[in-house]
Amino acid sequence: MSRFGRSGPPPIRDTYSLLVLNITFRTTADDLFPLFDKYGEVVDIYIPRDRRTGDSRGFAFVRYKYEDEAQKAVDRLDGRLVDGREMMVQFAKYGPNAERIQKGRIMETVPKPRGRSRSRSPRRGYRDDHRGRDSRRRSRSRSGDRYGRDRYRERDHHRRSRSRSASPDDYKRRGRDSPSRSRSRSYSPDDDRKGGRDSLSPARRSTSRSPLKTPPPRKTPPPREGSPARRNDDRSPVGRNDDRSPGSRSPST
DNA sequence: GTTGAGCGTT
Repeated sequence: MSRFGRSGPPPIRDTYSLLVLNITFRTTADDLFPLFDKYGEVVDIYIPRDRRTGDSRGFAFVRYKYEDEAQKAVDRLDGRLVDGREMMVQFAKYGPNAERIQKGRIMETVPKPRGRSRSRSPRRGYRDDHRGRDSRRRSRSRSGDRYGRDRYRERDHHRRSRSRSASPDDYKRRGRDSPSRSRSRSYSPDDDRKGGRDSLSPARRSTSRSPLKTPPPRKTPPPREGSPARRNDDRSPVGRNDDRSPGSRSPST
């Protein structure tokens, strides 16, 4: 998908994955390809995207054919201004070449770029020194993202629950997720809703929930009905007029 | 229309 004309990385024998960070959310593989291709042979470029929105996540993976080229690109493109933003280039942690990195072969080149790439922001170093890399998480700082993911899970959960009343698979899954939640919270609205509904009398809960769940969502009558009504109203005067018309009364009188 | 410090396949 993010490749530039190819489908899948099957032809890749041993490539070095570079992680490009700090790139704009609008940067595409095509934009990075010429930049990286200039310093070495780029085998493939992949930009993870959000599955919900489909937008770029702000980083990309560039696969080089040779390590020296990759290192050169890291040294050259790291801190390069792209689309008005400095992108950071570093070796990816995971990938087909991850094993080599663990061997310590590339290790010599890993810590190097870090020292010179501090030009972006001193806070990073401070934070990095304080918390370390363990603190980093996959979740983006994007506000609402966490909610979105949580909501997504809830949706899935509900979908399953609704789809199947009770399934061993569900129970198993729930049990696995349960510890995570139970530790965080003794009770969960989801469970309460599902369990409480069948267990305790719904009337009581319904009453307490009524005020909250009974907002005046009812809006004014639909315009469709208004249309005929208006016509009726319009016709009304005619009828009245007709009814009132002297001709009607005339015969009577 | 936004954000941010982040490691991956549609």
